[in-house]
Amino acid sequence: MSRAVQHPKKRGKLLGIHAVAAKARVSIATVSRTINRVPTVNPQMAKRVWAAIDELGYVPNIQARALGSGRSGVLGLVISEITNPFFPELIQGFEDVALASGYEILVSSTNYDPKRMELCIRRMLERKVEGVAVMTFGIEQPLVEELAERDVPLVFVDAGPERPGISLIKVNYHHGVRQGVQHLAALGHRKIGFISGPMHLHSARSRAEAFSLSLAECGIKPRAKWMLEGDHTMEGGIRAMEQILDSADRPTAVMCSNDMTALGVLHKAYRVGLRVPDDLSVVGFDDIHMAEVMIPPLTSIRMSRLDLAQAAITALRAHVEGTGPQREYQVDTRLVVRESTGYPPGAMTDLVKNGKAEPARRR
Amino acid sequence: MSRAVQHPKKRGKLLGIHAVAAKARVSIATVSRTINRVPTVNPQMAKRVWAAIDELGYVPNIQARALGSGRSGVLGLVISEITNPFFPELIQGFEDVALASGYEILVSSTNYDPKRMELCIRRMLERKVEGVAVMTFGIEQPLVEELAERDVPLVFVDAGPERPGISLIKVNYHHGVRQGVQHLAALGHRKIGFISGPMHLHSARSRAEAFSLSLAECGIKPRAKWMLEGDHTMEGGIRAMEQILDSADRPTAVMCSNDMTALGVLHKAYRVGLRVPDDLSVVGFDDIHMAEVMIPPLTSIRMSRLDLAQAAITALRAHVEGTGPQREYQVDTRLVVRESTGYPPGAMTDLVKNGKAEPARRR
DNA sequence: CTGTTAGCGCCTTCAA
DNA sequence: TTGAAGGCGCTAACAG
Repeated sequence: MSRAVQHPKKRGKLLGIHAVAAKARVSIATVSRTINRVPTVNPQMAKRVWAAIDELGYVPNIQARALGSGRSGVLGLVISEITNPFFPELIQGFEDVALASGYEILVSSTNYDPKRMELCIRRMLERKVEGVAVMTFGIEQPLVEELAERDVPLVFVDAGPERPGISLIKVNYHHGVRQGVQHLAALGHRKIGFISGPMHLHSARSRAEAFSLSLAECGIKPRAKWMLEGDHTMEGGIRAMEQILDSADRPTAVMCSNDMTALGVLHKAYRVGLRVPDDLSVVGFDDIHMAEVMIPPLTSIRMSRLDLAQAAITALRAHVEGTGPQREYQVDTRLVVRESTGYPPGAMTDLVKNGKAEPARRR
Repeated sequence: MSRAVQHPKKRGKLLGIHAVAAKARVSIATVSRTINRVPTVNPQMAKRVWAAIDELGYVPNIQARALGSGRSGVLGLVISEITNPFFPELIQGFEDVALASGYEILVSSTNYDPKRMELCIRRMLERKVEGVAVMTFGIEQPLVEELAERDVPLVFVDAGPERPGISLIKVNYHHGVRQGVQHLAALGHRKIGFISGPMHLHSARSRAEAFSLSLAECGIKPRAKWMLEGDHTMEGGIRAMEQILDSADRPTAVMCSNDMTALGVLHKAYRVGLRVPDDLSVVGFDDIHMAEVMIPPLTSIRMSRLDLAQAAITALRAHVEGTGPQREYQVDTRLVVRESTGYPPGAMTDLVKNGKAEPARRR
């Protein structure tokens, strides 16, 4: 018996499934079935139901649905920083793919802050997400504990704990990075530096390792002093570039762990009057949309956001829907050559450089 | 009598408010009160409850809470395009302010696509948001109809329908734009162009009008041929710049309706060998974070994302919480001078400018 | 194939 | 101040 509890939001006519049922002269169960496209509903009734729905402008209450069904239909996406353009592009892809798979997404960023990370986790838990993609390029231990313990399927990039319910997206950094290094080597560069991401991130280390490996493949000896640690921000790129400028023996080309870092490098180079690519070649990583309009347009190693998103959601769905989840999924990278890379300085003239690697004369 | 309905997610021990209540030896009502910080709970019991909560790692189910209380605690944010860096910065601010006010946010982007817009609306409705901030800088009629009809408080930027429940954030474009124009005029520019946003957006028109007005204030006659229509994207900036380059009598300075447009202009200028600011001064709008590292660093008119977010949430809260909602809220803009603006060509020398673009290579 | 009904997990009134 | 109990809007057994 109703006690006429007046809920704050309830004003006048209440627009629930009951109203629809009444208008269509069917039971609420039939309305529910119609909405959820259960095939066994009489087309006649279905039509009446849809008509009623649309006359009343009925919109199902998703929270109630989630409660009743025990399924939220939401996939979480944890990123590190929304203001880094790479992530909005990722979000876009993730959302598109999720939508196409009938899921909604819940995005939360950690901002590299443990407190925010706590919040992220809590949100995912409170909203009962069915799985979460951790795209911070780190392992995020607390996240693993809290979520994995509760059997929330997880997918990480590059590396993650070996546990049931956890999948990995293995990015083939080596492919793109090798192309990049070979590209530089072919232009005549022998003195190539690398500005990494924060080395406590496994993914950042992977990129750095791919670089060292590629260098070795080209017969170039890596120099520790040219391996700088950045932090995947423009400011980090600027700082790293300052270090490069301070050293006596400078590299003729720099590869960066992401495009924001490259942007910082480009900026600093501009500041001190170094021309890119004439005085210094720069290679980015990610190939964000903006790389194309940087000055000069940035040669970058492309990691497809859509591929990442696709892999992540495929992995999550496999767990959620129980369709043969795999431990690993592959994503490739590839070089996109633009104009921030060119011959090393001196390659075009007879200028004798120092005793170090003599740039192969080309053209 | 339980019919032992086995929900898909329920595995073994179920972790609900009941478990906490049992462990703390109180009723679920007391647990609920404790969680919601109702002051009348016995501190003793409260302590027991909190202890139980954290021993069990209990996390309330937010959807159930929303259902029961009739309040979702969610504010919607509709943006046009997440890949435009302005918006992530806005989202950041919006989220911070919302969180501080005890709300969560639900972001959805229209991508300038009516279909996506439909989706946006539906999402907001399904999730029962308590208010939505429409930051697309457009009026978005369907949104108004669907949401306002259902008494969802709305806040628009610059302009919106006159209705109860709808507030406006009035951005004082004129202030910043005037500063920009005065700045250019002070440098000696008399031939100043403007690349607007899509003119069907009221906000874009407002900016263009602020420009024309400011020009007049400085005693400069506006020239229709230098008023180009862009679309707030880099590509649009590039296209507009192409038009400028094609014309015989070119402006010596260009003001843009947003920073992405300016980025396109910078890019195109670079492409054709035009030096900024030596050959052309460029002023942006928004002052996104990246403006600082553009090449050259972009002089821009700052519109604070935090101010916008603050105003939007203040407005929404006033409606939701019924604390004297106002029709309008103010946000100011101001010029930030960097290095993309300088004296017009010829100002420092007696050089006679030729008709074509003289690709004087920088440095 | 349709209707009835018992929850989903929480909030909140009401009585104690 | 606490506990008992009835919804919130929807889903999903179960019976018809």
